[in-house]
Amino acid sequence: MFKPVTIKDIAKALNLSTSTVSRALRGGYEISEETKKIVLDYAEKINFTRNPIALSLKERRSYSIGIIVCEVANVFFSQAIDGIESIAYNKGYHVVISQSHDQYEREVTNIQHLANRSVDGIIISLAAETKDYSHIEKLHAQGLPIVFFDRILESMNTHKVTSNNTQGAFDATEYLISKGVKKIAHLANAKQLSITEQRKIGYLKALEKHDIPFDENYVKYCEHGGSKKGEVDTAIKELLDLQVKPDAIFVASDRLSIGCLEALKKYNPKNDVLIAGFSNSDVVNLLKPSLSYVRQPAFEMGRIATEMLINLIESKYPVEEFETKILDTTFHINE
Amino acid sequence: MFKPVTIKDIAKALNLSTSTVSRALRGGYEISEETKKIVLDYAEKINFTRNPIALSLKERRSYSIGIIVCEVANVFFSQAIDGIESIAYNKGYHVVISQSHDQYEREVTNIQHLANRSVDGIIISLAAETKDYSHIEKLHAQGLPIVFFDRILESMNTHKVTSNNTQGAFDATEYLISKGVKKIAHLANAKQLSITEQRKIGYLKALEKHDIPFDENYVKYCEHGGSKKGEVDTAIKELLDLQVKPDAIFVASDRLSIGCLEALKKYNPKNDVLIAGFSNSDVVNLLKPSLSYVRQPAFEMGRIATEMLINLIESKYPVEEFETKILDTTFHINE
DNA sequence: ATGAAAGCGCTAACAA
DNA sequence: TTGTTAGCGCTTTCAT
Repeated sequence: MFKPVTIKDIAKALNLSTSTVSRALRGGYEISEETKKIVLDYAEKINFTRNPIALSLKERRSYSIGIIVCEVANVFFSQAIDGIESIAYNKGYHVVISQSHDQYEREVTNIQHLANRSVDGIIISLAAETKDYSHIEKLHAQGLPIVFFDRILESMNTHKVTSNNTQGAFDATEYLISKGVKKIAHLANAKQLSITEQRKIGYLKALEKHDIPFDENYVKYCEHGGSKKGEVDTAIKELLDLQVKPDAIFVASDRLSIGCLEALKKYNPKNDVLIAGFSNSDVVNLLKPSLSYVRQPAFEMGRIATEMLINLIESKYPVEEFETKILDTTFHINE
Repeated sequence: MFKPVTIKDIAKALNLSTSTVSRALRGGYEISEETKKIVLDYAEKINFTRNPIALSLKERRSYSIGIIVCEVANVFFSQAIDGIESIAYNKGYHVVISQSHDQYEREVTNIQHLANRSVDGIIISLAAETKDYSHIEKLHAQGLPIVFFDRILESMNTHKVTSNNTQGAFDATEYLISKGVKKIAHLANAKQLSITEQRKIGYLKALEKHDIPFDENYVKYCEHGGSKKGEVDTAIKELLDLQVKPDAIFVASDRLSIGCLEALKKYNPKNDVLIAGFSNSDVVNLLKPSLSYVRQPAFEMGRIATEMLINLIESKYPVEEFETKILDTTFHINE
């Protein structure tokens, strides 16, 4: 079986005590340069690495961070994960990814799983279904460092990273207006998500600025973030069946965009509905009903969230001051 | 700080020894139902969970498995990861994901990182750049369970999971032929990858079957799997600049497909080149230069690889018999 | 500068 | 049935 070398082996081979070996391997104080070199050379030679599990037990931390997103098969999140990894690995942390699939139950299970002393902190973007936050609040109260990104929990006092959802939504909606449409629907995510509210505000602001009356019937929420079969399909169908059919749709997320385009292809072959929405997809320029889009700096959001988290983890003193970083989105036109 | 309860705390509170508590918590033998109930109830009440790190140290395993893919921002891999997770979590394993970004260096670093006693086994799909396999062979020789999927290492004696790449490539190429084209180029992945060879065989078989002569100039390899800026772009440009321009392209991967379509949009506005290729994208039906595609059962591949790995990990005896599972692909037409 | 020994949380002989 | 103890690999006082 897989039986790695331990410092004990090194100690024996070199006729030293384990503590000497340990000291040589880590710090540098209280040890002669000479012995240190001998140990390091030998360790190098036999390709020794300290057992991180023993280290974790000793230091009471695992040098790993947990991340919870709805799914990795979503470009926004996989880009964010890239950003998270880029920092984490450099600072010696493992990244444990888990997916809520936008389900409350799985979010609870996963966060519990991660928290049981096996991660030093958590970066989370809430599941669409989550309405009760006690599972997170409890862990936070116990001192587990938590950073929110994207879908944040406003009420919790910790670091947060989002993009400027309101501005992004405003840009997209105003772009649609600039194309001459007036009946602009909004395909939104689950109602209770922070991003849903923020994006709706941007949408409303743009309507207001251009004196377009708001019609509540034009807003469709997807309580499962579009992850439930037929959810988006139904929403789009309902929009198209309205007495006064919308001539444009502002879509709140990547996932919803895909469902939206598919549904439109099916139910609106005339292709006379303009679309703009949030998307980080790399194929967005190749899509057929073309889609102008708001892009979030996902990689950067991941980076920042991770820096914040590692700061929390490594802070000697309890952190009292928290910040919320809001990064700019960019808008891209596809005619 | 985050200070969880230990069995010692429970023992003290209940006036028992730690071993009794331990026994109550885990198995069931050698302990009276009565005491057991007391302990379990109390543990339940204070929401106790065993420290997995201490457990790992003791049992010399971490109940986590490492997975190495080129990138998670790739639908094939994120679907495979979903499959991996679905099994792993059910069996009580954590999943640690790391990305090689198709770079040899990163593959070596990551696998080393994972192997240092912090994962019990590894599921890997090789990086496009990897030509030397000693980093993997060494760990395997030391007894670390390894399962390959997708981009496998033929020469290593262990479990492997792939899709039927040859058949998939054959289907795609034959489809193109059925559309009346004869000058079919092939945009391929890095030359040394198993999938590259297998897919090329399928491509050649289809050509042969229909008496179409093979022209080596029609095959372009992307040594970095398309992850290097401009790699695909250049390849497509070269194909289009050939004296006898191809009238169709069989593309070997999702990543390459995207680059291919983008390049074609740029260099071939006439849009007179037919495309078919491997893709697991969920938006493939919405792409503009339309793309008929071979789909791999990514989720299933992930599931199977994980089952194989966990079997290896949990096997009481050294496993000598290994199997290679080849799953069927499906072909989908987009006119 | 080095070694001996205790301890991180848990399990498993071995004793009682 | 329960308790005592040693030990997983490592770090860290405290002696020497």
